[in-house]
Amino acid sequence: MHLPDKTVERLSQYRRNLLIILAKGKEFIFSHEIAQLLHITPVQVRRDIMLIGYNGTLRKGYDIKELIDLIGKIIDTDEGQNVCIMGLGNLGKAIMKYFSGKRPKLKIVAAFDTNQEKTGQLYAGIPVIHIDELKEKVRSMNISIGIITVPFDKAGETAEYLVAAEIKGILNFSSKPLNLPETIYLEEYDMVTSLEKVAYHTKRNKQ
Amino acid sequence: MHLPDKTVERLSQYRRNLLIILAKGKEFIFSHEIAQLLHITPVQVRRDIMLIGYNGTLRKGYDIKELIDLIGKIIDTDEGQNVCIMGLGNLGKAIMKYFSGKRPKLKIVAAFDTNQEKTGQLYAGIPVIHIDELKEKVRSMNISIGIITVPFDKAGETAEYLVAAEIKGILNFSSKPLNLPETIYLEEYDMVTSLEKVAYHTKRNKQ
DNA sequence: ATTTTATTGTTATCTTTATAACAAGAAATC
DNA sequence: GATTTCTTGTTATAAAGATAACAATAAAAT
Repeated sequence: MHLPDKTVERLSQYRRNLLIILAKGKEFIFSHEIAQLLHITPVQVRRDIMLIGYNGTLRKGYDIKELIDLIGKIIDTDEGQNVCIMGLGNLGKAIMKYFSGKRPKLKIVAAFDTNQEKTGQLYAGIPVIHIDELKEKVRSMNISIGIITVPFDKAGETAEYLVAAEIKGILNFSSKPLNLPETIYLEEYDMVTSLEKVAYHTKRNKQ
Repeated sequence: MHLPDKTVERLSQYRRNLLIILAKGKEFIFSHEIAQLLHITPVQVRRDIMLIGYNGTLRKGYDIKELIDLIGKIIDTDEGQNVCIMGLGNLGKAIMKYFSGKRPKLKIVAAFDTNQEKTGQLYAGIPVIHIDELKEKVRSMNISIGIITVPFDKAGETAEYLVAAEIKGILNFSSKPLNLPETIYLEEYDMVTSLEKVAYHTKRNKQ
C-alpha cells in the first residue's frame, strides 16, 4: 500500500490527538471532530482514513481505539525501532529528554559523540558512546534510525558514518544538505528555515 | 508579490548555502550547481529565482552576492525582527543557544516562563522574564515572533498569552494544534511527526 | 411506515508544486 | 564570420495534494 507523504504526517497527528481523547473516555469520533481539532477539513480526514482502509460507522463515526491501533500498524513495527542521537550538544540533549518515554515503539538507545569527556557515561539514562564504536553498536543494539544534531560543518562526516554503519533512516536537524544513497530515507528538519518562513509571513502581515 | 510557500523555504536554504560559498571566494554560480548542492532540479532553482525577479547572466550564472542580498530583502526587514522563546525548558534552552548570533536579523531578545526560580536571571545572555510581563515586554522590546517550546498541555494557554500580547507570528514546537486568529501566521514544527515519518519509511524499506 | 437528518466513502474537480521542453542569446570554437 | 555549445528565462505539461460534490445509508423523527 502506498500512502501520500502528507497523509503519513497527518496519521501521526491523528494518533497523538486520538490517544488523548481516548484517555478522556471517549470511544467514537466523527471526521469533523478530528478536523476541527487539527484545523483541517473533514473531507481530508475521511480521505486519509479511506486510504488506510479503515471503515467507520454511519452516524457513529470512527472507533477511536481501532483507529489508533491501525495507525500504529502502519507507522510502527511490532518490535519497535531503535534510534540513536548523533552529537551530545544542546540540541541532542534536548531531544533525548524530549523523547524520553514518549514513544515506546521508537526508543532512543544511544548517543554518539567524538568528545571523550562526554563518552562513557549516561545522559538521561542513555549511554553516550564514542563515534568510533558506531558501526559495531548499530549492529549489536539493532539501531535503524539516526538523528543528526551536530553543527553544519560536522554534519557531512556524521552522515558518512551513519551510511557506513548501514543505518536505514536519518532525521537531519543540521541545515546541511546530505549526500546519501537512495536506500536510506532522509527527513530534513531545519529550524532556521522554519523561523525564516515565519519572518517572511510576519513581515508581509505587517506591511 | 506572492511567492509559493515552498519557494520561500528554498530561498532560505539557498541563502544559507550561498553565504558559505561566497565566504570561500566564489562570485558566480550556475543553477545546476545550486541544484546539486540541495539535491533538487536546476529548473526549480531557476524558477524560484525567476519568481523573485532576479536575472542571472548567460554563461556566467548568478551573482552570489546580489542573490543573497535580494533574498535578504524578501525574507528580512531592514531593522530585523525580535523573537521571544516561550518556556525555558530543555528545548527552549537548546534553541536559544542554537540561534545565538546565527541570524542577526532575527534576534532572540527574551525568554518567558512561569517558574519564578528561572525568571529574573540571564540565560545565554538573554533575560528570562515572568510570563505576566509578556504583553508589556512584547510592546516595549518590539517583539513580533514567538517560539513555543512548552509541553503539549501548556501550549494552548501559552498561545493565548501570545495572542493577547498581539504577537505577529508563531513557531510552534509543541505538537498541540493551536487556535489562533487568522492575522497571526503559524508555523508548526513537530518533531514526533518527523521521527514517525522516518519510522514509516524505514519500516517500508526493511520489508 | 415514511420522511428527514446526519454521516461516511468515493469520485470529480481544483489548486499547488514540480518537471519537461524549448526559444533566446552570449561565449567559445572553428 | 559562422557554427557550436551552454545557460538562462519562461511556457507547457505532469504529479501531488486538497477540496467539492454527492450517492449511499443508518438512525432519528414524524
